[in-house]
Amino acid sequence: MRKKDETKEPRILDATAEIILKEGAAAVSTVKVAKHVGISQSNVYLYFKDKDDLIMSVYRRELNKIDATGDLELATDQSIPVAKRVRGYIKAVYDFALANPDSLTLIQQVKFLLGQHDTNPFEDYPEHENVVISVLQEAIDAGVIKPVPVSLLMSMVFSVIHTHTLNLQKNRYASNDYDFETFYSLIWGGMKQE
Amino acid sequence: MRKKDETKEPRILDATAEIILKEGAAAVSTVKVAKHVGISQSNVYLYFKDKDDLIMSVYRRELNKIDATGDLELATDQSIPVAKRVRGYIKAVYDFALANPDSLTLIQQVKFLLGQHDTNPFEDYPEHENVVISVLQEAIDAGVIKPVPVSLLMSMVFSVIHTHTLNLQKNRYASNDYDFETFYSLIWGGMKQE
DNA sequence: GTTGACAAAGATAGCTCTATCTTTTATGAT
DNA sequence: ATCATAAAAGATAGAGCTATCTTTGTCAAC
Repeated sequence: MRKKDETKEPRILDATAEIILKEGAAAVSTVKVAKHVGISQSNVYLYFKDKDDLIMSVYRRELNKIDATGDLELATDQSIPVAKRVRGYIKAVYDFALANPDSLTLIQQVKFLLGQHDTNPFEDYPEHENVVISVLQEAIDAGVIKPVPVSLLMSMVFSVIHTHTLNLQKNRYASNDYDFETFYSLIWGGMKQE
Repeated sequence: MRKKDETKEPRILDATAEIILKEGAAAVSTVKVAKHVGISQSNVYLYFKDKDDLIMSVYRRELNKIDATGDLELATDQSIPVAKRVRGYIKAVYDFALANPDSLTLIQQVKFLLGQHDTNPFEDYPEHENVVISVLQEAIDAGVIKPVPVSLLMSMVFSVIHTHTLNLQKNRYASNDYDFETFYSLIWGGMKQE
């Protein structure tokens, strides 16, 4: 009984992620991925059911990275004032984005490609999003932040921080030109209830 | 000498836009577009040089719609205080987005698809963006808004308003549940210098 | 070593697509 | 009515891709 190469699956995912970042999610093909890894094209199908599975696996891996950081945990601690927990959430996204500069881009790319499908495959992975949604909703109910749709708040956080990491990658400015407080005040200043 | 059908080019663009909205920009093909319009596939090439030209034309048409609204003009009026001009810019984006619910999605989709190309084709169409950038930069210089990268401010405006229009399309809430002041205070509260 | 089982490569059917070249059709001008 | 011209359709070459089926290779157990 022959064993599977344990390093191969992550290498396939790495190659796929690289193609997504360089050429966009639509440009992914099993041919390119295999060539990139140095294996046969059909070999990919031994590790992933089909192309969608491959791309969704890249997506899930990035989501798991977010969960694994665990910085979100203090956002759930009910003994902390809700405003501080919102700050904890924003800080967690910020830290994660800086530590994993490509993650948000990958997530966005895959969502963009597959989010148009008839059956949205993302409804199934809202675990950590639930935490975020409930904290923000709680803050709204407590009158701490403005009563606006939570989806709006989340996309604001996401876009500000993601744009910042993209700017860093493009060397539009140095990483120490702006710190967390800059972005936090930009986001919090908007959402906080006066 | 036979004349070209004047309605055909816009109909081709309409079909392309529809496909982008329904299936994503990556799903556009001349075959699908032609079938959608009810013409032969090769006929598309009489109106557009190649597929990229077709997709970029959809993009340019949406940009032109923005320019055509002209609401941005009051943002350039130097006699108005800069804070009011920033508000004018945000209002212009808001009004435009509500009047053209698909425009921002189309622009985003095309940017996402072609923005990964080696040669970025978007550098050539920054006309109205220049206006926006200079107003925001002016506001920063005047100490009216926080000294953060202008790209960050723009993506914040874009994402908040775009998310709102998407929420409306998905019927997540009614259009009169929130008004412009809601979103303006969300954005302005963040960027304004205390 | 032989063998069984499975990994990996190879090969291929069948599809979609782009862009061009060729043929047909429609229309404005004479 | 004829003709020139360009629009439109038709046909096709050539490429890339997916997913499956077949063959080969490799390793572990005995």
